[in-house]
Amino acid sequence: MKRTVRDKRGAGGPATIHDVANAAGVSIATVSRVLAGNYPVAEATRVRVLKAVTKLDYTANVHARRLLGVAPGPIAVLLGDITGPSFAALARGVEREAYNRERLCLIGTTDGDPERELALVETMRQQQAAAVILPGGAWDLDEYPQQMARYARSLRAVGGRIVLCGRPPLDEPAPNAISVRYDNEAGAAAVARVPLQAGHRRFLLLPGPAGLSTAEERLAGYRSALTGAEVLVRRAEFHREAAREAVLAALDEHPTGFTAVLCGTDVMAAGALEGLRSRGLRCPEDVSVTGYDDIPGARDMNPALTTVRVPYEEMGALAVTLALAESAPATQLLETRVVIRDSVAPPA
Amino acid sequence: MKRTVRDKRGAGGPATIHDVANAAGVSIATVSRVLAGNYPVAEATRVRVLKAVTKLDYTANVHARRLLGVAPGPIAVLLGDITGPSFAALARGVEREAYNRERLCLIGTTDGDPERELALVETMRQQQAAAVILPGGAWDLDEYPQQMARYARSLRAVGGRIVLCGRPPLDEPAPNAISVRYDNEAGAAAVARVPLQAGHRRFLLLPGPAGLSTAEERLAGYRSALTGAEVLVRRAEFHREAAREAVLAALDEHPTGFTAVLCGTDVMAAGALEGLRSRGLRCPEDVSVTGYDDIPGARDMNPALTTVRVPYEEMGALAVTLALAESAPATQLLETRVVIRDSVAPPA
DNA sequence: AACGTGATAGAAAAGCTTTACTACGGAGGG
DNA sequence: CCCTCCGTAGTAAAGCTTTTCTATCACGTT
Repeated sequence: MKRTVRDKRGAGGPATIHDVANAAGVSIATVSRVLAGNYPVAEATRVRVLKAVTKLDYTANVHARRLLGVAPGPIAVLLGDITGPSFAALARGVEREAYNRERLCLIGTTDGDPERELALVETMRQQQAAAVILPGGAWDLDEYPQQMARYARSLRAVGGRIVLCGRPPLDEPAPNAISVRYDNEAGAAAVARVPLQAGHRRFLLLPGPAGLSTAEERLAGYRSALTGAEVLVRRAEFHREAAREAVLAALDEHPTGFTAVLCGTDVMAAGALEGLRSRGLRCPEDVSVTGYDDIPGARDMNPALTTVRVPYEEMGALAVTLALAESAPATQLLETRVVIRDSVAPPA
Repeated sequence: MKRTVRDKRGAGGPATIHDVANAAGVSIATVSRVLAGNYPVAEATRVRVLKAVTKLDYTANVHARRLLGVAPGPIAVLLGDITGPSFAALARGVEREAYNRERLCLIGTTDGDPERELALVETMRQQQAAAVILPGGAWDLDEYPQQMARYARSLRAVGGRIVLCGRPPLDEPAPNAISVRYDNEAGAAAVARVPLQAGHRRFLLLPGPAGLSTAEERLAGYRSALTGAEVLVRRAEFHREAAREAVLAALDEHPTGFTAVLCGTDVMAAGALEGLRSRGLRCPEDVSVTGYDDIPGARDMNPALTTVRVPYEEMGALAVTLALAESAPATQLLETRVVIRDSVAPPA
């Protein structure tokens, strides 16, 4: 019987397989085999080992296993902001599916900063992530394809995949890049038709910041449904305050220019509603408002918001399913659905 | 010059330090030293190595480093539900601080299931997490201390700490357990005083489920402020629907029993508001309502909700700061603050 | 001229696990 | 009675990095 260097493990780290082997009076190979259960071991030996394992509270060191390529790689998700309800829903889908598949879930937030995103992708490669999931709109349409291709290449070396969620897919698809999207444009067109069919003809559009793919796609959807109608577009960040100020400014410049406001997100709609209210305009009697995303707070707004439901959680789950699948389709499109509440009514 | 087993790294994994050493014509020790910069290396050698590194896109394998104890352990946070706005805020604080300290952030969700929590703590120990952060109320006050002590012990072997966030601290503090809390009771008492001072005397309390520490503490706060007033307590889960039904039931049983509803969370308040509205009761004219947490949607509710602001994000950041500090105080208490909006008015 | 010294670089061990390979005793068959 | 094979268990290598220890060379010193 070989004795290991450290016979009595006192202050030092966790129990190792050596400690268990010593305690049970067997070799480390036998311990490993008992735990794996993939090799015949005499019953008496087995119980002895198992007893030592519980006594020492032993667990195999994941990093050693990972070094051998035995342990599975983690799933990483890079969010703009966990606090955003739609990001959170997506993260939940990712986490749930990762847990089901016994994968660890790594999380990082980029605050919309491309440099930070790059740094995080790099970190995830070091961790040998099996998948890196990138949700949210993409900026800077020029460099974007190269950047994503770079990400994919970087991950390919460690056997990982990159999943674009709600971002434009790569024109020239990398073998390990997957795109999961929802029909942003169709959803926008569908909500736009709600006030349109209620009789509105003059619209204020707050699609979100220029250059962000999500905002552009939603704007395109609004426009396609609203051909012929009078349309006023104002750019504003995806935030409550920005939307409020945009509505106020629009009201100042075109006091009678619109009877309906189509917002790029539900939080923008919240800001728009507040702006309207602060000018004494009631929704939906005076002005109708729609949002996008169907965040949990949408139905508690004043009035309950008519918006577009996006299957964020399903997207997250699907992202990891596809990333881990043997052969995955390079791209997948999910449906959106408009949900009618109380924020749209016929114009006065 | 020693040649490694794998001379041309084709399909196989990422570049190793051996590959770099080969490419630069030096030993692996030299490569390591160039990268670490903690040992003199001739300038010519240095640039040669660096060139090879960029050419091969090399990054040190984290798992090998972790095996040597060189790489720092990750920070883990175990949420009930990422989608909950307060959990999300806390997670954001954790992630931000972890990023600042160049730690990886692991995330897991328990869905309030103790078994799943146990499994996740175990997983995090395997990952040798430097800290495991447990936010949210604690169930089952009987077994709770032992369970937490077990968590702490389990983590101590790998040099990790456990941080209880908004949970009751351990009576007999483990050396590696930290508790970060906010003054739940004082906050509850403070909001309760708002309708009280407005003249209300008959209250409906919906503190949340029995046995959950958060709900119990809030209830205690409500009660302490409301001595002498008429108080009706109804238990309901921390959900919108449960709160709505509870309000409806209370209305049925005691039609004139209360003029103000004090809710355990803001989402419960949303449900309560809907219940009231569905019976034709206006808020705040007929019934006043308060919440707790000050989630982002609170101010967009109808009417904007008077509630208690809890510094969740700061709590998250503080949790990792303390967990990583050399010598941390075992417990820390944060302040809450009531935020007055439009959901409380004098009784009719 | 012999020797110490500083600068630089390589060899090797350690860290923990899995698994292919080797070894050994006993049972069964020729 | 000898050989073979099976059941069981140990040995050692591999996986990748960091760091200690050792080695070499060229100088400067006495």
